[in-house]
Amino acid sequence: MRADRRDLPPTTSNSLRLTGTSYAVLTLLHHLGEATPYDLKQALERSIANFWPVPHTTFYAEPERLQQGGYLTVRQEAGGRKRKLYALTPTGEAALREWADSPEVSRSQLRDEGTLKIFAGADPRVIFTQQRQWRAQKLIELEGYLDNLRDSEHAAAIRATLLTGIAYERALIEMIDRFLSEGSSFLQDADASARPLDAKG
Amino acid sequence: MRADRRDLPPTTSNSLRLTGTSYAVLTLLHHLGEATPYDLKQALERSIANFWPVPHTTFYAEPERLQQGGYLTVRQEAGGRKRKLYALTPTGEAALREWADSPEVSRSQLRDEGTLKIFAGADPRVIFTQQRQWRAQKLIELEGYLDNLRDSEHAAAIRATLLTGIAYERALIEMIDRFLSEGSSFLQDADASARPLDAKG
DNA sequence: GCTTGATAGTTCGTCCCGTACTATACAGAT
DNA sequence: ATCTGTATAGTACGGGACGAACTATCAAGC
Repeated sequence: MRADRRDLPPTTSNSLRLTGTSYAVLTLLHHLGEATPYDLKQALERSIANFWPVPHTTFYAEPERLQQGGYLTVRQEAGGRKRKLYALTPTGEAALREWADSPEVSRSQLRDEGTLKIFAGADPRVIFTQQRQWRAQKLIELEGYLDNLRDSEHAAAIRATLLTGIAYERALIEMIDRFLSEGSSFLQDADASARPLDAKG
Repeated sequence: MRADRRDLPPTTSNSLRLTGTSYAVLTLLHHLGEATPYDLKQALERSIANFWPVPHTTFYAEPERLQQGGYLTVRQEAGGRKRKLYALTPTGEAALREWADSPEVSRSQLRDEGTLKIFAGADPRVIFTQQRQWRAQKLIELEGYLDNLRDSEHAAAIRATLLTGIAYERALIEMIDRFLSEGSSFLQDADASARPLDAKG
């Protein structure tokens, strides 16, 4: 009989698991200095939300967790909304650096209800038309953030993130336009789309 | 004083919420007829996994839920692994059709730790190089599924899904290659990337 | 009949998300 | 001064989703 996980010693109190979302919070705090959950939410929307969506409620729960793990400090306003102001501790700073400096990343993943509907038999043109609109809209939004980006110590990283998002949206809009002009041949004839690209790496 | 949600009548017993993952399961069963959780997992990997990832454990839990809601039937093998075989009920079939036929879809969303690291200051070249490899690999995988796709009632939808995945990966590989050959100008100079595209719709 | 690797299924804890809700601030109307 | 609407800010909570770790079955080759 093999050892059961319940035979293992209990995990020590402050070893909480750091997820991608944890690092998103740590990075935002690194950029902003001391900040409230609401500040974090705002900053995320203007930078990494396109590649790492975080619902606003998480910005209230997650810093709490991180603070309990010793990665953040808190202090609370006396009056008014009694907002909580979080900031990185040296531990938090170190954890962030260690993660950011290691080259391993988990695989990119996509969640796209439109393609799920195509899989279920929906008309691809309807889905793609909708998506083109959203992507064009998002593209404008990201370009706006880029134009309003102010110089700071971290502007280069934010800029790189925004440029990546812009390139991503453009690439997909191009792809959609190609499909929409090809019409239904996309669906009927697999060989109609030439394959000049394929894998090099 | 406003009405509290606890004043509302309790939700009826079989109104369970159908999520995207629920519809993925329903669609797979529609394609496969009667199937085990393992069958579902396999079929997903060869079709929609690229746009709607589902961990294998979900294929054991989710059909159970759906069956309790009256969307599926179950029967269990007598001996051996006692596998459970699920199939759509008319209710399930109807729910699937209703969903697939309505044009509304939630927004596509991406979860990409690589870009999160770029946001945290990592070198984009390292990240993009890694991603190019994965995408090239995925492209080959998807092309393999397409080549081995057998004719069936539902082949057109599966084909459309695979072609969408292939076009998606190609578009992003092109984008990455463009970046990698441009070198660091991407990072230094926002105007270096011309903008012939932008929003039409 | 044993070993090995592929196939198949389960348990569990926690993360994470969305919905709905509450509360505060402030500007303009009355 | 108070009311009303809107933007800003924060909270509660239930349950879906996820992934690590594990167990079990089967088929093939020796």
